[in-house]
Amino acid sequence: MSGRQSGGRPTLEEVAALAGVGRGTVSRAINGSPRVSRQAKEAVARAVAELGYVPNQAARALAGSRTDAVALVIPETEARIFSEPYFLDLIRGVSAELAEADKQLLLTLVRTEAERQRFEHYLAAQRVDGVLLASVHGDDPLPDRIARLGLPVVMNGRRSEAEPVAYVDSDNIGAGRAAVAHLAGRGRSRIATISGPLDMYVARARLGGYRAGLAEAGIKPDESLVATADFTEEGGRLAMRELLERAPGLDAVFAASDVMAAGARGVLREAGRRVPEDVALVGVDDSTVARLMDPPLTSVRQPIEEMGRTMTRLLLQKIAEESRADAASRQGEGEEPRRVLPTALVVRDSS
Amino acid sequence: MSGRQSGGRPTLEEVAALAGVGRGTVSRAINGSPRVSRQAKEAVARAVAELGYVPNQAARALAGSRTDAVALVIPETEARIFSEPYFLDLIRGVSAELAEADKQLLLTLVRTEAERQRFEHYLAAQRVDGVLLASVHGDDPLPDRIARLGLPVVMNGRRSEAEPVAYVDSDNIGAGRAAVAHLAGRGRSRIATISGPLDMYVARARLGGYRAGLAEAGIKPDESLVATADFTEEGGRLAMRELLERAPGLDAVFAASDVMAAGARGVLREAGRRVPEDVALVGVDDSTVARLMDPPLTSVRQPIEEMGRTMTRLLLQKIAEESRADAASRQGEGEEPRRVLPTALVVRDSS
DNA sequence: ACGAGGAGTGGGAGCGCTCCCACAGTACTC
DNA sequence: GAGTACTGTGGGAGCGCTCCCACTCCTCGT
Repeated sequence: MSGRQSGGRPTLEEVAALAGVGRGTVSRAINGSPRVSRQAKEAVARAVAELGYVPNQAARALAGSRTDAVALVIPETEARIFSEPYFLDLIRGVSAELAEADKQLLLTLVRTEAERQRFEHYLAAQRVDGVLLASVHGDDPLPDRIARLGLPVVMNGRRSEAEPVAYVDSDNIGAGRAAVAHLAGRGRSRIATISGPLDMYVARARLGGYRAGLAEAGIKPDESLVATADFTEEGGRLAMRELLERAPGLDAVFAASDVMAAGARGVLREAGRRVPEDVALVGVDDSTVARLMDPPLTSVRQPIEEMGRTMTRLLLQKIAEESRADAASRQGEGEEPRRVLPTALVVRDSS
Repeated sequence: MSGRQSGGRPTLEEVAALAGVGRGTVSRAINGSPRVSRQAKEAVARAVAELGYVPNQAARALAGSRTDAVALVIPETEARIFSEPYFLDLIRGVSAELAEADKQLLLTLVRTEAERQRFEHYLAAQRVDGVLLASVHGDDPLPDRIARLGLPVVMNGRRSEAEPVAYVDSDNIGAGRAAVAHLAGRGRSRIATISGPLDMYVARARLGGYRAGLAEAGIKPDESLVATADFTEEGGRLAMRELLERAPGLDAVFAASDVMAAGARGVLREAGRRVPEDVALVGVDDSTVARLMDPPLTSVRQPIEEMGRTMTRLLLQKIAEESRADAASRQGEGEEPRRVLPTALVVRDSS
């Protein structure tokens, strides 16, 4: 009953002893440093396998000051409003990319202001190497605050046209244009739109795309054909009623989300307008909802999972640069990366 | 330019110096130990505020061997199949409960066998204090393996009637019974069902509930009215076609998920059967899909978010017990907790 | 022949905490 | 008046890593 009782998990030290090398060598071998002889590497590998050694993450983080974890922040309010598959797809992309890089995902749903504060606190506790931010509102100060903390950040979507913080967005303007071009191509000329709340850039961009699309199709814009809602089904319903009242002659509707389109569809049915014969309908998101609607909804697809992947790739890149530059005082600081991914129209029976 | 340059974040030591007390006292004050005088507590609080001190998580984890983080594991394949809002709701519940306890959520989507292995690796790296497991299959060995690692586990759903590992499930048998009782109450007597894959307990339980419901309504069971699918829309479609062929006289269908119900609804329409006049339809999940279907789908609601909360509460409890017992060799080990939460029928126009 | 330089290595010195032991001070008891 | 029992407190000893310096061999060049 002597010596080191292997009560807990094995440590670096024990691996070193078994492999017959020093601690430093084991550390280097495990972290893939080139400064290790083949023999040493093999001896370490054997010892690791035999002991079932796994490096202790806390010790690593403490000594090396990197956590190999990344936070993804999702505002809870948004999570309810947005068509639900959105965030799952995003998470899927982020998770896939992180797994490849052998990093962990810390998911934070932020509900209240108090939780927001607490979240900033966590960041200060150095639990993560970087932050991904989903669906920020126009006036959200969080991105800047995190950046000021010295933590790399990448956002999904942007707060305005000229966003200073790194972001990955989908081509929302293109989405609006594509929808209108499609409707115009089907011979529609009284094309209405149900927009999202205008304090969100995504809503303004889609509306801008709608207007650009009209111009390109040579259709005179008419403000009575523009209604604003809040991305909810109920909002879509209200907006549709308003539109029917203001412009009963409309023959097409571009809704800035599938869920609002679903609301609108209900109102159209109640009003006795057939889809697509009387009114053509196009949404955005290409969600499950779109596929299951009757008739199935034509919708502009965003590459959500791909956005998740791209964000993550950018973030990991920033993290890597940061740790390299580090003492170099980060003079260059470089450009904040921006990516705008293309959208695609998925034509179904509603148009 | 002398003394300690406060280059990085402040440490415990600096707080102690400023407060004029020892390191131990600061640690005790911060962790809410009762063995601290009021004055000391206040001095520490002031110093913490002044310096903006936040404890370093890695150091804490290393010294105290607890991470204040919990992993939630979701098999990726399931995430695609299940009606999507399910996991978001679950995450929401887990996240809310963890936030209250000031713990972090590590989300892991497991795609491949390789990622599974890697995940077990992470567990061994002592990154989390416990594990939540979502939607386990009948023969999944993961729960037992984790338990054997000495980590507390709670599952969402169970693998069989007699599940040895702690779990939180919804009353799937009750769901089936309620659906059938409702349909029978509406005067239907040729009630069919579209079941999930029978290697999943949840599918067997709902099917069992269906049978129990028939018995209670005094309806003779008929195996030609039972079809098995895989929880997908396409599966629901195929199963519905099969049912119409085998039992053209059916007047109601209980689908074990909303998504399958949506598939079935399409087939019914193609076959010229009106819902609910000719065939009444009931699903399970009460998802967005159900609300948006035409007609809106009657569905059995599961308290998903509440399941997430309950799982988390149970897990945190286990973690607390574990750290308390610890040296006590955990002789009692106690009963593994189990919870079965009630479901509720939401009646809409499809029945 | 000898020194310069690189490859490979061992191990000390932390990283910032928690745990725990020792000890001072105060408040009792008999 | 000396013992006993607390409450508070300071600070040493780690936790298991990474970083880095110092050291030993080589292999070259001249």
